[in-house]
Amino acid sequence: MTGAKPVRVRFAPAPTGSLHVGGVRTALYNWLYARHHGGTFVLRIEDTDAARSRGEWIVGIQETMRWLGLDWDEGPFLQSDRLDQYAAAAGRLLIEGRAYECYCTPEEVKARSDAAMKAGRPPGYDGRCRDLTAADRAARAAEGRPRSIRFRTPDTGISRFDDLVRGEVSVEWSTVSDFVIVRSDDSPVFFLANAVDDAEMGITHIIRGEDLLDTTHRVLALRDALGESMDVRYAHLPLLVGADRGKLGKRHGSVAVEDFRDRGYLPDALVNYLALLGWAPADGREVLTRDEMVAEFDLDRVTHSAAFFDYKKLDWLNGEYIRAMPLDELTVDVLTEATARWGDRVDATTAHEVARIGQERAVTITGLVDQAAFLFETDDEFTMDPQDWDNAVAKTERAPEVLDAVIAHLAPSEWTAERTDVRAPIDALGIKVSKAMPLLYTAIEGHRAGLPLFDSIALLGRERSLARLEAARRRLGSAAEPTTS
RNA sequence: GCCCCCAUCGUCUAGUGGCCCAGGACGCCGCCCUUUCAAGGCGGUAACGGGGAUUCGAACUCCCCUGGGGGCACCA
Repeated sequence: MTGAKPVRVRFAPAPTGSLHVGGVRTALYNWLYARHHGGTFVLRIEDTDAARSRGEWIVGIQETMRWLGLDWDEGPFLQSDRLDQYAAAAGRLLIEGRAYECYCTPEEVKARSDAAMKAGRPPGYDGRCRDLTAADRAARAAEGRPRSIRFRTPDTGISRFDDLVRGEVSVEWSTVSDFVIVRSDDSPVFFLANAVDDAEMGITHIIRGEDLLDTTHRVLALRDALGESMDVRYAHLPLLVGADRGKLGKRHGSVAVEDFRDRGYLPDALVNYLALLGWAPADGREVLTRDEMVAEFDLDRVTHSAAFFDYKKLDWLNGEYIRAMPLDELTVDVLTEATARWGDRVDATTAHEVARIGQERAVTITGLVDQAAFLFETDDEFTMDPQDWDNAVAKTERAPEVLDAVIAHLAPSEWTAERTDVRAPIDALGIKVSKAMPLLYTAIEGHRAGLPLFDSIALLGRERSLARLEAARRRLGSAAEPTTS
């Protein structure tokens, strides 16, 4: 253990795309660890790959983290602002012989590596430029060959480190080939920048995905060669996997965090769910506030095996959070989402009513607003789900009579809240109310499952409700004609 | 192919030698409630990958196998 030394952790994403759930989970665990131990959470942007890094992503990553409430204490530090440091480090390694200039092109390296793999030998760089003389180097440079810098890994021995979640991890150096630390355009590679920054920024605990486990030996060796402090602990988190059990990433569908926001998930619910993917509090609770998570979180309870991202459970949790929301807060979310879709047709009073009657069974904000679409759509836009309608018609006995009775019930111009309760006229026909409901839900709201009917009729108003019921009645009239097939 | 990591219900997990013929949650199934239903209540289904070893005793320790995943870039 590192004793009483204050905890300093960092989240260090590459700005090559929007943050996806795996990255957020890593950020979250760092944040939880920092907050639990009263430490410092640093945000560092690893943008040394100029070709793939984009300024807009640097902004986007921060927006996403703010949306999730993952506040950082220092940064964002950009590695592109610190290039001279990496160059100086590489220079030192070169002078001390810990690194060397390599004149092989990436294509050549790959070809030889592939050949080695085919021949059953370990892949990787074959060390061709390891022992070039000054004359050799000058000759290659004169040929106009690109020059990169490679770190010379040990030929023998074993690299070990004690991972906070996995325990001792080791590898034989003979299986690790020399790797590039400076590209031929003089830009630093991940290993170098990472080693330099973690040491210089005084990071005490490096919490990241297991996909980086193998790189740890190289970064640590670099750090050691640089003469930096080796007082740092690593913790490798189990990966998040998609439906095919593969690492969650760009190829596994929509896992960008903005998509969750757009689909109506609450940041607190997403954070809560992500916290549970690879960790569980000792008492087994699953719905936890941030304070509770911070109080309970620690690395010794992080699990070891990859976790499958289960939308069903996220849905359940999101529903729990929606139900726990103050009505006014939910109203704001509904108003915002509905306004984005229907503009000024949406008023605060209606939004409030939608929130009130829909809160109990909502799964997502977007889903709730979807249910309220029938209120904001014009008569032209409104459509009934064809399948729901067909099913409802098929399952409702004497459907035309039911509609006629309900229409007659709602027809009187004196319009009270009680009148929207349409059970009496159906009951008067001797038909089971619950059996007739799907038909009415579909006629009024467009689909079978929706907001409570009576409140919906009241919100829609007498004229529009009657118009929809009459439209349904007309449709029934033609649908009732004998079919030829 | 080589290296590394992992292995409890469909899924997320609890479990650190006896309290486990394995507990919780989501899902699923059934019942109840009920103005449809995606809510709520009650109940149910369902797992320690296989084989050795250690031990009085193994889900928990060790070994082998099998399976899964990750890495093997002038990406991070």
